[in-house]
Parts: sequence; C-alpha cells; structure tokens
Amino acid sequence: MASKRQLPARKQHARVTISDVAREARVSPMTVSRVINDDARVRQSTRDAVNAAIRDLGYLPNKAARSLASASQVQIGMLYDNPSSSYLSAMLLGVLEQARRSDTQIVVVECENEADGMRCIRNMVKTGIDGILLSPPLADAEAVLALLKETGVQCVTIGTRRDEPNVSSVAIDDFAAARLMTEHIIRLGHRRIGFIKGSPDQLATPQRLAGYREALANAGIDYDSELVVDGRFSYRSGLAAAEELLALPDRPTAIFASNDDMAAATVATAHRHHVDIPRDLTVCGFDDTLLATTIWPEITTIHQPITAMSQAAIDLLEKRIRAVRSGQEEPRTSITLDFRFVQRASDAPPGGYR
Amino acid sequence: MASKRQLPARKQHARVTISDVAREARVSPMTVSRVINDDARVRQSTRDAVNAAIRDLGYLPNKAARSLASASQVQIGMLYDNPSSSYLSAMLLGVLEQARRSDTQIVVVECENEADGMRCIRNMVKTGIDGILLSPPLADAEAVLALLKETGVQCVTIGTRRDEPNVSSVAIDDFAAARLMTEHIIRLGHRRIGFIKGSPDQLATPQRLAGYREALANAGIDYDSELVVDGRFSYRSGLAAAEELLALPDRPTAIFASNDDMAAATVATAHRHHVDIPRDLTVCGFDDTLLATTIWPEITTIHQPITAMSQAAIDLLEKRIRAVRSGQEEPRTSITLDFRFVQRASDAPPGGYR
DNA sequence: TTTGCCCTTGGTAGCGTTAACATCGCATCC
DNA sequence: GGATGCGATGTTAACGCTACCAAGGGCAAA
Repeated sequence: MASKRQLPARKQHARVTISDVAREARVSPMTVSRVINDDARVRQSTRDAVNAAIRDLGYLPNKAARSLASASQVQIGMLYDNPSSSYLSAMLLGVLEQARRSDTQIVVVECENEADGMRCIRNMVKTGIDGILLSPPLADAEAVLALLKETGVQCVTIGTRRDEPNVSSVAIDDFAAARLMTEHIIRLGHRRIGFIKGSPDQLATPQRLAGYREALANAGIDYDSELVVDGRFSYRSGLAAAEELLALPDRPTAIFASNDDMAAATVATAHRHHVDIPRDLTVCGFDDTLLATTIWPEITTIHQPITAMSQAAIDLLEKRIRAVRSGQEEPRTSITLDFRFVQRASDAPPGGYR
Repeated sequence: MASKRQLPARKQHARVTISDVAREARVSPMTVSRVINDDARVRQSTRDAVNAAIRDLGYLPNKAARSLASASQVQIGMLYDNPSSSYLSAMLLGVLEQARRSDTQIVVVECENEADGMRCIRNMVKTGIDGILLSPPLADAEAVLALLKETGVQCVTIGTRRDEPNVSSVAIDDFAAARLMTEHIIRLGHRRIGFIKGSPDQLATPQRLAGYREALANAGIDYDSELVVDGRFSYRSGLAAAEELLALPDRPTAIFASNDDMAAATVATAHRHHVDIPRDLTVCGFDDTLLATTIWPEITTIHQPITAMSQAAIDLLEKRIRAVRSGQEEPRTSITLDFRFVQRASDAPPGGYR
C-alpha cells in the first residue's frame, strides 16, 4: 500500500460529496440538499436530473456533516430490566435500525430494579439526554414515571398503554389479543380452560385476564376462579402454576399462559406428568418470543411485532423531542400496533382423556 | 414555550462547546482537543486545568463534528443467522455500546443462510461498507470467507477462532472450556459421562469434543463412543440426543451438552423419564445463554463473555480499517477472551440410582 | 553567547451539510 | 403597466471539531 503523503491536505478517502453531485447535475449544492431532503419546492425536471446524478456517482450523504449542520442530533436512553432475551434482542434490533436511519444516538442501560432505574434516569438527565425509552416492567413503575414527569424528559413506553402528558406509548391491544386466543381455544371445543396470570405490577396482566374473561362470557362459559392461577411471567412461576392446574380434580383440557415462558413451563410440567401435548392438553402462550419455537412442541401464541414497536417508539420519541425543541406543543400520540395470532403445534381439540 | 425567533442564527440548543471549555481553562480550543484525544504532548498542569473545566461545564464532545473533522467515520455491517436470541441480544448490546464510544455506524442484517449471507455481503460492499462482523454459523462458512477475501473487506468473526489474511477473530478457548467442564464432572465422581455434540459445520464442535476427550484421557477413563451422540445445537436435536443417551442399557450418570439449548432439552427429557436432576442425572451446558437460567433447575455451564467479545470485535475491526486507510499493514491479531465456569443447580455427585 | 532542537501551545483552514436570506423570473391583480 | 406575490434556485455563513503548520520558550550543545 503506497503512502499518499504528497496529497495537499488531509484528504485520503475522497468520497463523493454533495458538490460533486451538484456539479454533475449543473445545479447548486443547496438544490441537491433539497432533493435528498424531500423539500417540495424543487421542479420535477431538476429533481430528476439530481437524482440521476446521485445514482451515477453513487452518492451517499455524510451523516456526520448532516447532523452537524442541522443540529439534529438526538440522544435517547433505553432502559431495560426484565431481560427476557428475545424481547430484548428484538427491541435492540428495532432501535438500532431506527437509529441508523435518523441521527440518533442510543444509550442502552440495564438496571436491576426500580430504584436502580431511577438512578440511571437521573444520571442520563444529567448528561443531557433528550428522551427515554422504557419497556416493562419499568414502564409500569409509577415512581419512575413520576420522576420522568418531574424532570420533563420525553418518554415513550413499549408494551404498556399509557396516556399521560409527557409519556406516549407503543403497544398492542392486550385485551383483544387475549380474547382472540381464548376464542380460538373455545372454538377448538374446550370448555375448561386454565389461565395463568402475569405479574400483578404490570398493566398487561389485568388486560390479558379481562380478554380471557370476556371471551368466556361471550361463549356462555361460567368463569371458574379455580382455573385462574397466579404467575409472575417467569418460567419457574409457570412451573408452579401449571402444577396447580394439573393437580385439579377436574383438570382443564387447555391452559392459556400469559406469556411464552410460563407456557413453556406448562409444557414441561405436563410432560413430567405424562400428559401429551397437544393430545391431552392444549397449551397456548403470549408474546411469540423465541422460546415459543425453541421448545417442542412449538407453542401456539400471540405475536407481538416487537421490532416494529421499538422502531415506532424511537420514531415517536424523536418527533416529540423535535417538537419540543422547535417550541411546539409535544404531540400526545400513542400508537397501537397489530398483533398476530400464530398457530403452531401445541393446540388441538379436547378428547385425549376419553 | 416562547418562540426564539429573535436569535441571530439557527442556534436553539446551545450546548457547551470546545471553545467554552477553552475559554474557561484559558487555553486554545486546540489544546482542549488534544486533552480529550489523549494526545501526549500536553503538560500535566494544562491537562488538569482543562479536565477541570470540562467537568465544571459538563462538556460533552459533539460526535458529529468530531467525525466530520477527522473523517473517521467507519461503517460496519453485522450479519447474523442463528438467532439464538440471548446470544444475539448480548452481541447487540456490545456492538451498540462500542459503536457509541467511537464514530461507528452499525448496520445489522439478518440472513437466512449462507447464500443469503453472501448476497447481503455483496450489497453491503456496494454501499461502501468498511468492515464486516460475523458470528457462527456464518463465521464458519468457507464460501462466505472466500467472498470476503475476494472483495478485500476487513472482517472479524466472533466465537470461532480464525487466523487468515483479512480475517481476525475474537473467541474463547472452546477446547480448554470443555476440558474444564468435563474435569469438573469427573471430580464430582462421574465415570460414565454422556456428550452431545454440536453441528458439524461449526468449528467449535470438534474443539469442544476434543476438550471432553482430553479430560477423560487425563483421568484414565476410556472413551466410549456409545456415550457421544450427535446434536445440532437446537433444542429439538437435544431432545433426540438425550432420549438416545437415556435409553442406553447402562446409562450415563452425567450428560454434557455442547450448548445450553441441548442441555435444557436434556433436562426436559429426563423429567419426562422421571429422572430427577441433579439427583439421578447431572446435566451441564455451554454458553450460559439466558435459557440456562430460565429453566429449572438452572444449568451449570460455561459462560462466554459475549458482550465483551462483540465489543472487542468492533474495536478490532475499527483498528484494522483505520490501519488500512492510513496505508499501514493490517494488524493480524486475534483475541482470546477468558471464559468462566458457572456452577448452578444441575450437577451433583452420582449415586441416585443406588 | 549563539545555534539548534524539542516540547508545548496557538492560529488557520477546512470537513460536508443545511438554515436563513437573497435573487430571479414569471404570472397575477388592480 | 407597474406593483405584488410566489415558486424555484443560488449565496453565505455557520455547525463543532481536528489536521496541519507555525511559533514561542527553554535547554543543551557548540
């Protein structure tokens, strides 16, 4: 590799710049800038010429210059606690992708609990963060939200529907999703359907339960509190919950767990009892984390578009931050994305016991 | 929020800049720049004064300006295939953190298989990527590596030790780790130790097996090929492998699976056979993914510092890219990080059968 | 004492882009 | 017909930082 010391200045790398494109298209750099920023006031013919030049030269805008000139850089902190790994990785993917598109710096911090979360937020605010992204269970911690309101930092939560002054949220409709899943199980022919609840400190928990009850009521099935047991979203809590349900004298023919971890635990417990799935017991989960397809049989579940959710969350956060910066009222929008019912191999009509 | 239209120019945000620090410390901006870049030629007393000013003002360098001025921006593509979610999230965390520190843009792409991976690489090269980060199994695909060599793009692999012209790697010593784990099992008193292999197309597979054999040989235990069964790193393959081992007339008292997914499957299979863990059977895994602590009992395993590995990988990649850019020979370093033996609840001395 | 060199610091000129304002031509209106 | 306005484009001056070169000062060698 020859040295290039004879070059006049620092330039070694020489990518195509906006001026090159401008020269090629016989316009000013400003016009090129307008084209790449989708500014409306450029004549179509000019726009076409510029685009052609961009393509010919293989021009790629320089991010650094862009965000320097437009002072558009945004710093967003993402806090996470519950490292349900697949949830986390899906979120990270979305966040990374979105950050790449805009000029956003993301700082990801794990915190152990609510108190730690508050400490992290204080630190971040001190370093001048513009916004914060929260996922459950932190997104449901009142103290955390109160602190956020106090500091005035913009915030978006994922997976928990909120509607407050400076907190927007991106989530699915947990109620409708749980109802749909329960309806599916009823349609298979089940009447005794067990339900494993999630942690009481998360907003999704009562919503999913309500969806289950609604479907039952609509189908004319009496609610039996014996069939509804506590869980904490963890595998281990699912083990105990499933054990409880399977020990019932008239045991359920189907179990709907509030998340996949507990559904997986139910599958394991059933196997230990030599209860075949799905022949003797239908097991359904929620979230469609990778665990749902890791174990065998693969679990019928509700898919949350987590990557898309985190992308939407970052986008929303940026919009709010920009709005505040330019002195506008922050938009008070929350987004509800569509979930998807995913049928796999863990459900079947009842009848194994006969 | 009052509008600020009376301001002379575009400035709304007014963060502390390098000039503010310079004024505060009564030096030139250049000297401040030297301090924050650890340039050696600054007198200690000056350095201290500048650092004090930085602290007082809460100065944070502007990334965009920095990378614009130094033309240092680097684009790195990260390809992943095997979405063992916890592996992925750990990697992403490391990558994000490292990217934040330096001026590196990361593009993360999932690809389904080898062919798809090659397509992705070609695309990225076309858009002017500077380097590529590969994890298994893509990191073990010869065709992919050949393509990389052909295009001359810098590359670092994670989890697979490589030593080739333009490919460095960051990994742990799989051989030593597997040997250590096997030694641990032997020390517990086991003599019949089952082993579940990984996918044949990954380099780690033979290395882990070799570690197992070495420990056996050192302890004077004959190698019994009956105890070594095939797996493919997936939960489902682990189910079959465990079934095979547990069906043996003289079945093993311990099983060492080449990763946690298969160890978890072994636990599930054992439970189905009413074999208690760890009383009747010791099960050990490898990788320390979140699955290891999700299930019950939690699995004794080998911890790979994946987040640190991906950080090191990005760092290495950047160094190589900068070296090439400035016309130097690319450094041909690979890094081996330390693994950690993690004892949990899935192992015990033999004796349950007596 | 002078010369030369190194150590430390400062000045200048960009890096590639965009905000803000200026300009130009042309159609519209009274 | 000249004022008015608007749509399309150009000009200028940053954005905050660092590469490069120059310069001052101290010290050792001549």
